Formats: sequence, structure tokens, C-alpha cells
Amino acid sequence: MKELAKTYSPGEFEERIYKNWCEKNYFTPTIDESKPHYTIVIPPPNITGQLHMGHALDNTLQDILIRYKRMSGYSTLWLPGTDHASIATEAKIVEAMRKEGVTKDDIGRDGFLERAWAWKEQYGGRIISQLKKLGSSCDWSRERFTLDEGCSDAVKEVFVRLYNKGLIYRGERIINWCPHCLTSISDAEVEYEDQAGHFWHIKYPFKDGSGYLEFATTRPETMLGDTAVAVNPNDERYKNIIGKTLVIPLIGREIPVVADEYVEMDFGTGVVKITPAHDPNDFEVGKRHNLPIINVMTPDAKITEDYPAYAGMDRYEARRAIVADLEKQGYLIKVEDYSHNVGTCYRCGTTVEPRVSLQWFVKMEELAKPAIKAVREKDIRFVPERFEKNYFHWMENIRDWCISRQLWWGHRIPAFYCDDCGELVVTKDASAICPKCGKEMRQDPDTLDTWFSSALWPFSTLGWPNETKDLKYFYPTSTLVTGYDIITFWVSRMIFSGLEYMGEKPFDTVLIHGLVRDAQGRKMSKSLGNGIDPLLIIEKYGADALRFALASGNSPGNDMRFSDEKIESARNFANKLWNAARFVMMNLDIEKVEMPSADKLGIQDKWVLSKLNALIKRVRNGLDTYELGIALGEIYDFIWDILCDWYIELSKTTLSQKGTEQNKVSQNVIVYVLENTLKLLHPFMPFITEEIYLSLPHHEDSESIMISTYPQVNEEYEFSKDAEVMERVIEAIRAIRARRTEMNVPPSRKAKLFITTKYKDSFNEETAEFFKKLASASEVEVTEEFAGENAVQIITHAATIYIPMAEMVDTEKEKARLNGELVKVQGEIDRLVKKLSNAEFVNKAPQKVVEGEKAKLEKYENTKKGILDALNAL
RNA sequence: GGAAGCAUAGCUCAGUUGGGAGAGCAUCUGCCUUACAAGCAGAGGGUCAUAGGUUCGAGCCCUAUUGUUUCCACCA
Repeated sequence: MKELAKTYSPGEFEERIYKNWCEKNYFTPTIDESKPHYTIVIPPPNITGQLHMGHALDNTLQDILIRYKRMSGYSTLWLPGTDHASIATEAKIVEAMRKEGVTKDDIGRDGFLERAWAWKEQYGGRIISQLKKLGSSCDWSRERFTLDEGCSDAVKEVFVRLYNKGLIYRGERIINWCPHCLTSISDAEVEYEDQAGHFWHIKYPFKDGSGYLEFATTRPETMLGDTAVAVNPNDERYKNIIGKTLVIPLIGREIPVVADEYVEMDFGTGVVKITPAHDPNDFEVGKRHNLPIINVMTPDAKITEDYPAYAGMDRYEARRAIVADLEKQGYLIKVEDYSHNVGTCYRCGTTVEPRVSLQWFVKMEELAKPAIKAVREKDIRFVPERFEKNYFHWMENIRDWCISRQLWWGHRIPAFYCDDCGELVVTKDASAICPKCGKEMRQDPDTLDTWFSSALWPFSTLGWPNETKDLKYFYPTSTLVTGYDIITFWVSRMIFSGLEYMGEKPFDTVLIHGLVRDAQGRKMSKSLGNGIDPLLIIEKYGADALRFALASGNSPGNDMRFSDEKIESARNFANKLWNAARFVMMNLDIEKVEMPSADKLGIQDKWVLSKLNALIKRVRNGLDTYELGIALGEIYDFIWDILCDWYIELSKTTLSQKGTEQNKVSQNVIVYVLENTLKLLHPFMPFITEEIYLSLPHHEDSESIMISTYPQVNEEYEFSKDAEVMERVIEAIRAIRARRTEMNVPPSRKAKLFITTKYKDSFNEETAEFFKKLASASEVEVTEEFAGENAVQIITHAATIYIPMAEMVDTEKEKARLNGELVKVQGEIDRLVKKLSNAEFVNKAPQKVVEGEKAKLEKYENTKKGILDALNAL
């Protein structure tokens, strides 16, 4: 047994404890077929990332579940790792190179990758070390990286399999292009935002000189790529011009007027210019009408050399120039303000440019079907359930997934081309010879979407495609914990991937949490500068306090706010527990906890043990149903209210009486209760619970709380009758304190109590001590009748307590007060009588509820009788 | 355009099988009571957004409305 420091200072032990856990290999599970497994794969943070509150929340929740299951006898694996984050990382490295004046082309692909790996070596581990500060009990011996050898092999395997199955194809499609990142991005990677823009009303002349056709556009610069103008075939206004030829001003190209259902008659002028190369809808129209596709922009969104007047201008410059020219030449009719939704790149925020290019796609429809079924049939469960709707909506309207990226940092597409004959070979091999001409083939220069490898994470990390022991034992994983913002990006793709390649779901349950917002409820963001750094919080308040602040009051799927208030109250709670433990230890001389038999227990012991059982039940239930915030709230209430405010106070007398039998009983019970409470709390606050646990004598033999057994309800310690006896005492003590405060009697002024009661089991010599200690009683006399005069009277349903403090009693005031109480009590009685005389209530309500109401009525009747007696006596 | 969440004390939020509303912070009062002032003992403060409905009984279930946030789709 060692002594605890005087104040809670987490900085002194958190690191030491974590190191010890690692050295003892507690985080590494053993594969034991006789035990159930519980597996979580971490949502791999980007190697570019720094720990933010979102990570802190996500990992706190995972660690709580993992520690709970570990203590509950599961073989528990929490598999950690990081994501190569192709766009984000590449952007970072390109940026760093730009500062040195070096471009990607200068150093070439190999040179670039060398730099990227060096960068990964240097910074990629940063977030991992930050996760450790949080207390995450990940099995670091199994740490993985989405771009490591094994994951790369899994990616290639999947690509080849899907290609051979016809589920991966290459085609020229219109895709979202980021002119800043210079790569394609998938639909899911586009974020839409409202932008103020304009509606330019423009007219194109008919070739035959028969006037003009007016329409409006938000993007006049794309007129350079117009290959038609469309109207609705049912639009009477334009029936006669379908098929006529228009001439595009400024460039003189002749284009047809086509009819297409896509055009809405009631919107704007009912005329749409068609630019198949730069708008997804126009692309579809173009396909239907065999229109040429004219790309007018370079990859960085500048006008091509084909249009000398505007060549080299970026999109927006060209827009201004073209509008100016149209106006000059009389083709601009008017300009309106118009707010519209514009797609932006989720990484850099640049407005995306739809662009026709040759890309690789995954055919989604067939893959989505079993993934929908698995969730529909509750084989995979979302917590909370409502997020299924998001999932279904996305999956049921899924479009093919553009997976190729024009980046270098990532999994290179395992496809090879023959420059001579155009042959295509898809293979896991590092090189390929053309089967037709025997020539060395050229590998596709592109890489895969980062999410392509993340999709395989639950099994690629366990060794797939090899049939490893890990894969057999730990797959499928148990719970996936993540934010609602990446259900589509990640969760949905893991589900169809797991089902397709493993033939089995990747996890049972998806626990969705919300966002951590700032104190004002705003999203934490770099641009707002309102982010709170979890590492600074840990430094100042401790990891346990941070975890408490994040887990308490958190309910699945809901956003939460993080404030100074919250973290301070978390730290105060840790301090409270710390001091309670200090108090307990100050009073101990036992070496090991040996629980006394029930007949030796005091009434307060029976009460607290019953309360502990109730707590265990509720906490386990909360944890089992993913209501972690509720479970933690229960523990908080127990520690603060039950343990500290009552049980410790109730035990002070016996704890100070060294050498007595009751003293031994008290020591054992208080340590037993504290030990169990610590265990219940351990998943939430691992460090402080371990530090205290190791300082206490134990009930069981365990060298660390994290590998001890999670508490279970102990039927031996169910004393519901005794608990009621104790509750009556507590109620009386509360009533006395309230009365004394009301009368401004300082606690230092002790007074004798006379108690009349029919509950002699509650009010007797044993409990008299409690009144002395906690209700400023000098003496307690339980009597059949109190004959004295001018006493302060305190009436509970179980007893009437007289305090003879004549000078405090003003008879008239006392009468008024009692009459006031009488009115209140009578009100309650009336309500209950009415309810209980309602035959429908008595017949239809559950027996338990009716009994409860009857008991309440009896209590109020008792109180009423007490008040009436008191009034009579006055 | 489609969908979902939220609306409870001055503030931030709990309240899961429907049985007369809680916490933290803030406010007020009194306490250095030998673990803790990061504390202790009390007190005040709520038509549970509005209007209907179901039910013996609704903060909780249903419908509509208002406000608010988010997701999805994206009509030039």
C-alpha cells in the first residue's frame, strides 16, 4: 500500500501507468478459441493529421468499449493504424516542395515517392503517439498502415478480382475534377455550398437570320464548349425551332437546337445551352443526341489554346472577358443576382470542374444489393437506428464509383497498357509483357482513391487475402465506432467490401457519434480558429478528465459541445474521487479485503451494498446498449452522492474506532465498495482508477485494474428491506438539516433530538450515531411521546423529530409553517385518492404502479397525521 | 426538392420499454464539520416550443404548425 499525493495531479502518473501497461503487453490479446472475441478496428487517422477533439471522442468511446469487454472476459483486439490519405498527404508534400521551388515534374515519380515516404516516417507516427496520451488500449504490435505491404496486396487482389468479374471498368465519363489538386474526385468527395452568383441572360442568333434565342446561364465561359441548345419537346413556345441552327457569338460555331425532356419548361426561359464537356447533365443530353464533346479547359481550369482570345485565362477571368465581349457585341440581355449551389473539393475547397476524362470505375449496383440486405435484415445494426436511413438512401441511389486519381501517393492501379497494340492487362505483378506483341507494357500512372483501401480495412489488417489465424479468429469485427460524417465514404464501402470478399459482414454494430462543437455550438475548424487542442487539455486537466468530459452526457449520434465548464467539472470529479480514496486509505490497516458475513454488517453497509448492486446493473446495461453517457452518469452520481456524501460520512465513526469489530467491518466494506466502483469507472477513466486501485488492498488478486474482472451483481448483498430502513434515516437527517438552515442555526450548535416513530428499526441506538454526526445532534432519545414544550418539530412520513430550542420557536410562525405544509400534503393526498378511486386506473395500470401509488398515499397520510398532531400540541 | 435531428431551470444538457421532471454551471443563504473550498449543508428557479390526438395516465407515442441544425439531391 502506498500513499497517494495530496491533490489529484494526473501529470504525475498517467504516463508512467501507460508505459507499464505497454510493457506488460496487456493490450495484446491471445487467440483463445474457448473465449469469445471482441474486435474493433480503429478508423485510421490520416498521417497528415494532428489529434483533434473528433479523434479524442471517437477513440475514447472505442477505448471504453474495449476495456469493458476486456474486463468482461473477452479476447479483445483493438487494431490501430493510419491512413495514407492520398490527396491530403500529396497536397502537403507538394506545398512543402513549392516552398523549396521544386515541382513534382522536377523530381519525377520515384523522387516524389521517396520524399513522401520520408515525410511519412517523420510525421506519420505523430498521431499515434497522441492517441497513446489519451490512454487508448490499442494492440500496437498489430499497428497497420493503408499503404503497407499487406494492405497493398489486399488492394491489388481486390482490384484484379473485381476487374475479372467485370465490376471494375475503365471509361470516358464526366467526373468531378479538382483544378487545384489536379485530380479526379468521387461524387462523395464533392461538398456543395451556396454561393452568390449571377444569371446571365444571353441570346444566340439563328443562322438563317430569323432572330435570336434567349436563355440564361450561370457559367457563360462554358459557351466556348457549347455543342447545342436544348428545349423541352413539349414546349409549345419552341416547337417550331427544334432542329434549327444557331451560331455561337464570339466564336461562330454552328450548333443545333435539340429537344430533350431534361429541360424544365417552367424554369427560366425554358432554354438550356448544352456543354457536354463541362456539365454532368449536359453530358447526358449530349450522349442522347450524339453531340460532340468539346473540352475548353486545361486541367488547372484555364481556357485552352483553341480559343486564342481567351487562352490561358482561368475560369473566372474568362467569364469576365466573355461577358464583356458579349455585352459589347449586343448579345447580353441582362444580368440577375442568383444564389446557387456549387460543388467544391472536400480537401481544398476549390470549386470543382466537371470534366470528361478516362477514368476507372467500380460498378456499384450489384455490390450494393447484399450490402443493403445486410442492414435491412439487421445483420448489421446501426446505433442509433435512424442512421440506417442515410445509408439506405445512399446505397439505393448509388452511382458508379470513380476510383482513379491523378496522384502519385497511393496504391498504383495494377493495370498495364501496350503502347503498340493497345492491349490491356490487369495483374498483381509488378510488371507485364504484352500477350500479343511480347513487349514490356506501361503501367497506368494513376493511383486509387484513398477510400478504396480503407474499404478493406476490417480484413486487410487481419492478413487478408491470406488465411491468417488473426483473420479466422477476430473477423468479423464487433463494433465500428465512427462519426456520421463518413457513413457514405467509409462505412457503406466497408460493408459491401466485407460481404463481397469475405462473404461475411465486416462488423455487427456501427456506433455512430456526433461532432464535438465549441462552446457556442459551432463546428471546430481551422479557418474559424475555434478548435480546442486535446493535447493541451490533457496537459492541463489530465486524459481522464478529457475522457470524462467527452463521454458524459454523450448520447449516440448527437453532437456535443465542449466547454471549459465541462472539462473543469470533469477534473473536479476526478479530484473528488481522488480525495475519497485518500480518506479511505488514511483509515486502513487491513492488508486484504475479506468481506464479513451479512449478520456482521451495519445498516449503512447493507444500504450501500444494495446501492452498489443497483449501480452495477445500470452501468452494465448502459454499456451493453451503447449508452455510455448514461452509464457514466450513474457512476458519477454514485461516487459523489452515495459514496462520498453519505456512505463515507456515515462510516466516519466506525472507521475512527480502531480495534473494534465494527471498525474491521467498515474497512472491508468501504474498500470493497471503492474497489468495485473503480472497476466500473475504469473503462471511462483508466488512469486514475489504476493509480488508486494499485494503492489499495484488494479483494481479488490482480496486478492491474485493467485486467481485473468487471463487477457483477452480487446476490448476497441484496438487502432491499435494510436499504429502506436506512433511507428513512437519511430522509430524517435531510429534513433536520433543512429545518436548521431555514432557522439559521449554525452546525456548531448541537441539540438533543427527541424522536417519536413507529419505525423502531430505523430510529434506535445504532442510527443515533448518524444523527449526531450528520444532523448536529448532541443526543438522541427515541420516545413514545414528547411532552416538552416549545420544540422545533420536524415531520417526515416515518417520524416526528423534536428539537427543544425554545428561543427558536415562534408559535404563530410555526403554526403558519405547519399549515402551509399541511396544504401541500393534503394536495398530494387528494391527487392520490382521486387516482386510486379511478377504477380504470386501478384495473388497467400495472400492479406495481398501483402498489407504488398506494405506498405513496400511506406516506403522505402518515406525514399529515404528524402535522395535525403537531398543530394540536401548539 | 427529399430526409433526419433538436426545442426541458438564467446557461449547457440528461431524462429508452408512457406511471407526476433531474444534473453541472450560474444565483441566494450558511459553513474552514479532522478526504476534498476543484469542498460541505441548504434554498429559489420549469404550462417540458405551439395546437390537436391516442391512453386510466404523455416530457416520452401519433398528426399538424413554428423555430433551428444537419444530411442527401442539384434545374441551366
